[in-house]
Amino acid sequence: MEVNPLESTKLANRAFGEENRARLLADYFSEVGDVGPETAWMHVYKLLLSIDRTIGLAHCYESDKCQPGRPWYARSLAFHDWVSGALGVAPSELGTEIDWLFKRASADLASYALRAGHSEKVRQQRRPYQGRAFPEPGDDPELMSIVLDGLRPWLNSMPPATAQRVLAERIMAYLTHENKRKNLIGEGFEDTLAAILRRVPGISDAYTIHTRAMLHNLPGFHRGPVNEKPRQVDLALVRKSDQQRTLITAKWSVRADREEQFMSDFRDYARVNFGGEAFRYVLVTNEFDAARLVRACDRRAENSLLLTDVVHVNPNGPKVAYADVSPASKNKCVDMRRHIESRRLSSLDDWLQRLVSDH
DNA sequence: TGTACAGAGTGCCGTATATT
DNA sequence: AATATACGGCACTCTGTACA
Repeated sequence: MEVNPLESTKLANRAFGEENRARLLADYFSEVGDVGPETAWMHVYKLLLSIDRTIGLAHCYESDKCQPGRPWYARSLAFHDWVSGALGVAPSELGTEIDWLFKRASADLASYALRAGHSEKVRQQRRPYQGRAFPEPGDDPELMSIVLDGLRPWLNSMPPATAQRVLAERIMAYLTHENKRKNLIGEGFEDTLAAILRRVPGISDAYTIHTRAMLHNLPGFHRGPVNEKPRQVDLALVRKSDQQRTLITAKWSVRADREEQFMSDFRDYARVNFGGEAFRYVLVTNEFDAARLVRACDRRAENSLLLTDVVHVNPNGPKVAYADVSPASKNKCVDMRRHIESRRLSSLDDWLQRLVSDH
């Protein structure tokens, strides 16, 4: 396929886009090689787990509920402790081990922005005002006075204006980039799972792996009414031996207002499923809230369970978080434990192993 | 080339529920 | 009944993509 140079630079500018994510994941996994089912969760966390800056701990719940003194602070501490241990690093070093994908994409974004800031176009735009000491992009006197006033006793000279500008830009990038994380984690989670599925020995031999495939391009689904928008599936596996289909919805977290999607998506899928074969419908998630996990496990469509499998990146996380049970959440916690013991709520490890052995 | 749109996660914050 | 905790709706920020 021909790629014209203009087009390819444009694509390269989408730091969080599909192409760059794929490039970054290929880069990460080139050092890893094959992925054993039991290590899959570590790669998910190294790539995607992040530190909640407001508390300095691994992020496992909405930040307002994680503040010191609130119930999820204790759970965040417990999770942080467990996950550092499991990844073999000191709690103080966890931050450097995780969040790989975002750190890399974010660095790419910054360098694209830097390049754009020094482009010929920018020079042209500023040309009419040359020589009039117009503010440079990134100048932020208020921010700099906070920094410099705070450090005044230890400074023996004033940093030059360019150094101040660079510092201000870095601080602003640090603050604003955080908001972009969610844009990466959505499809990034799907891509990460797909990358792992492709590298677990036995799986790609036995299944065709589709990311964000159009539903009607998967075997056994037809296109649906013309006036209806064609449906996409986060992730799908088609077993080569008998064309058994597994539709996967990947959600890093599951908020209540998104839970409804499970049912509506399922109905949309079922409506265009032809032939007698049932498809499998699987949730893969990193949700930590026991109630949300239990609801996903128990949810029914007509007379049977809606989700064939509910898979958690590593259920030990929520288990550890809920180790000291506050009275208010005791029941939910018991239910969650029951689902984990019975494997209704299974680990990524278990699920991958079952895929290998079920081929 | 610019604009609208859909879709992601989740922060904010009022309300409901559970426990004492 | 009072208090602590959980739930849940809305809105926000930001992205990539489709379309005019």
